[in-house]
Amino acid sequence: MRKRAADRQNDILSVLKGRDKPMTAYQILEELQSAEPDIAPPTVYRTLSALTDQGRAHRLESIKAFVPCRCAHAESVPVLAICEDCGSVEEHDGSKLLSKLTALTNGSAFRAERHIVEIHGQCRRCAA
Amino acid sequence: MRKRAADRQNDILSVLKGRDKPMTAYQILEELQSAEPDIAPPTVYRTLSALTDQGRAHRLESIKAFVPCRCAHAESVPVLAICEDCGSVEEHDGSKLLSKLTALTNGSAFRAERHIVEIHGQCRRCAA
DNA sequence: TGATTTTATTTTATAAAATAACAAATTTGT
DNA sequence: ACAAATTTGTTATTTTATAAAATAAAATCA
Repeated sequence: MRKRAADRQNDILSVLKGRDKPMTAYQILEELQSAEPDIAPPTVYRTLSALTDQGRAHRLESIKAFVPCRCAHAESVPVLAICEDCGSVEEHDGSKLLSKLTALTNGSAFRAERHIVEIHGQCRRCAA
Repeated sequence: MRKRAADRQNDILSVLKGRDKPMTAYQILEELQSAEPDIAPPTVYRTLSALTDQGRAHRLESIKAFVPCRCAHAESVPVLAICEDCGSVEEHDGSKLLSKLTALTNGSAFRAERHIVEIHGQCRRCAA
């Protein structure tokens, strides 16, 4: 039996939203497999690519994990703050960084297409 | 025969500096092995961790590769612009982003320790 | 100096993350 | 309905990274 891409995307987004911590691709896979045992890694990765392309999910490059987007999808620069103690992630809108980022690369005529901003540190709870 | 950590670090930094493109850990490994055939992955990863901790090299989280630091090591926010066409990387000093970054996380009292800023796009040559 | 402890490094093996390549099904346009 | 194009699923493999055990160097002290 096959599923349409859009349905898979919604499935995976629900899985992500069902947790307050980021999930790795394989954690998502495991959770999907409890309902559909023979889903394989490529399905998960393909679907996650679609979701991140759409801006409905973000990939945390520095920890190889995924979170659902909790801001406006159209936003240009997602800023993801990752707590190294408890693993929680906050999302902020980094639009205001854009002019300074552009200023940095303008000198070399670099044409920016996508900005990745991640912050490692401690959340309020863990810093206390 | 064993080598001291500091020597290894210098070796690997030379390897990195000998290329104008980022290298993966396994590319570095391969190059080291031509001189010392039985070096293994953990040696490379341990040494790279030390180098990145010291700020003498940077890890490009979004492409799982490494570059030597080409700016001042002490600088607080390295900004790495990665050309998706030719793979080259430019490094900029992102200190000027710091106040805006701090402003973003201040609201939630997040205590930032390390900032990761990567830009994907096209370098001048490839954009032309 | 030489025995002993500590620490760092290497080795072996394996785990985790990601993708290539192919097969099968579905959609789309005629 | 049929052929072409596209999407989805499957199998196998590659790439990236680390755990754990073994070994060697350095440090400590009699």
